[in-house]
Amino acid sequence: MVTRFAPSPSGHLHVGGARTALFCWAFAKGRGGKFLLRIEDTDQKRSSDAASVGFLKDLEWLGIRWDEGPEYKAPDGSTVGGGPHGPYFQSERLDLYNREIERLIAAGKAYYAFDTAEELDAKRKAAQAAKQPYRYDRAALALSKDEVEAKRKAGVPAVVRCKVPAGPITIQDEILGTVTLPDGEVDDFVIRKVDGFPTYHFAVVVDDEFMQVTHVLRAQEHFTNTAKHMVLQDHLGYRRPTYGHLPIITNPDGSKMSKRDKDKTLRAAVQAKGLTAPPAGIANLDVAAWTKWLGDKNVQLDIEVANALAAALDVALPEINVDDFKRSGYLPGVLSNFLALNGWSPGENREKFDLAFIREHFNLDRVQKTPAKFDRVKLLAFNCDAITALPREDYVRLVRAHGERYYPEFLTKLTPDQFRMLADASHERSKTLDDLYRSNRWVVVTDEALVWEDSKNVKKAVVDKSADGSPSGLERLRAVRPLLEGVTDWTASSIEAAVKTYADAHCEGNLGKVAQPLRVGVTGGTVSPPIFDTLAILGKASTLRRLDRCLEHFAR
RNA sequence: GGCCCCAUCGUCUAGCCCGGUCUAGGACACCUCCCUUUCACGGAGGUAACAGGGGUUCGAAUCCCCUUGGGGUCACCA
Repeated sequence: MVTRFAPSPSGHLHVGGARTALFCWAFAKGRGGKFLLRIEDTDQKRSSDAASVGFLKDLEWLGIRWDEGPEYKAPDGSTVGGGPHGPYFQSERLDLYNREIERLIAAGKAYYAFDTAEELDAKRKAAQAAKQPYRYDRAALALSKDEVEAKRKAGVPAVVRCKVPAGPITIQDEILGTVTLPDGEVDDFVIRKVDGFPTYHFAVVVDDEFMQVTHVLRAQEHFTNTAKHMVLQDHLGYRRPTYGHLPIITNPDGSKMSKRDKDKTLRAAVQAKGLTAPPAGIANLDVAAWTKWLGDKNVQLDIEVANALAAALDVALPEINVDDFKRSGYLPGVLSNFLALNGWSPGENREKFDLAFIREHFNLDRVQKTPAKFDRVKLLAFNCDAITALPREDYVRLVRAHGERYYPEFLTKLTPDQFRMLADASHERSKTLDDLYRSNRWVVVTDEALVWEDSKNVKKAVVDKSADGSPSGLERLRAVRPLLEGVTDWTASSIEAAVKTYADAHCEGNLGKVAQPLRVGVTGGTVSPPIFDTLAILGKASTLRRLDRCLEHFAR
């Protein structure tokens, strides 16, 4: 048994693609088979060398390794891929495709067609205007053999089309069942483009044959393509793999999940802020690029540019690529778990499981036929559970690695001990590996640069007087400051003892009355780890300096 | 629009194939209360679905038909 995942290398690995890969992998590996990876780069416009490397990394990160396919050196030093049926890039297999295409032409099962793209476009539009379904009219078949020869000799650009026999086509699908497409639904489709590259349909069929693929699991959007592939298999004398078409994963609003969603979010943010020029300091985004992007919805920003712009606009981009989820601090095991749950379930109310479980239990019988809406909120809840359940040492290791990659400023600013305290204090309140860094900006801000939020909650904590006439937060701060200054052993417990003394004497033991003003005083906001941890991490000097600045700031 | 597929809480789903055990189960979200030095976590409750209409049957979420709704696809993209 051999399954394959065959993406086109247009950017990073999409979560939908990741789920397909996951299912293909699980299906084969759970049955002692092989999982093969192949890069479908037959579209010269869309492909780039760099793009394909991205998702090798993404797959590996998820824990999905391929038995055959492009070679990849994993971070652990091992090599993934290789194999006897390469090359695994379709652009390197042109000779094979051409050989097979010649066979078809010689057998009269495929033919040259000289229609130009413009001519076909016009016919398509005419058909649409007449409310008729468009089918290729086989104009090229009216040409005599000599005419074709002559045109070929003269170098007239030509495509090759597959001659589709009349009659209905019945598809056997392991998920959808047996489906019959009526006669005439499949027209003579192109199998080789003018640029000499095969189309997807042709390359897929040839490669699945030569790579000995036995089971094709792919997204449902490919379902009707199967008919074309079957025609080709019959023409070429190939065996037929077993097919299973997976339900699509969509956005919560039912729209297709697309890389363009990021651009959409960004355009909306630009509009909302009424920006007329690109924010300064974004590499590769000058006025020209900006104008072009804003003016044409089909133009997409590079990932790096998009991320930079999102940061400048202070908006969160929707995660759609595997790498986005990594960056947002999701655990790979959680992503694969959740992905599997979109379109499949093991039954018995079981919904938390690992990769090994998926490999063990995945089957086509329990695959859903309906599209699944991707619920990021539930994913977040799963990630929270997983992070909380992590042994402390594992969490610290992972959160540090995440920081080294995305928030180096934290690692430079904090001593190992301080970082450890911060991590300990953050573990149980983290839903992602990113949370520590996003919610503790006070750590990296200098004492002199700290600013206080202008919010209701901040005012309530430090400025407002309570109705019973008890002291304001600011007054309490002024009162505890000397006590803090007197703490010689600056640890969370010593600080707590000092503050508790004050609270017992002046707040009826209610620590909150003084904890919250302190929090605001040293972090600028109302949210932070437990206050004594916060102060301990910050250190005595910073704490006192920040309190002084706070007192001064709010005194006005 | 043609063709194809699908239809259980807001969402992911269990149950459907092999009708009764379903006053339809779980999870996320939501609401209420509790815990609490902030946030988050945690604890206890709660609201919430078989798209509609016809059949078949003693009996239908489960089988059949129609309607409605949703999705996919109709490229020299994959």
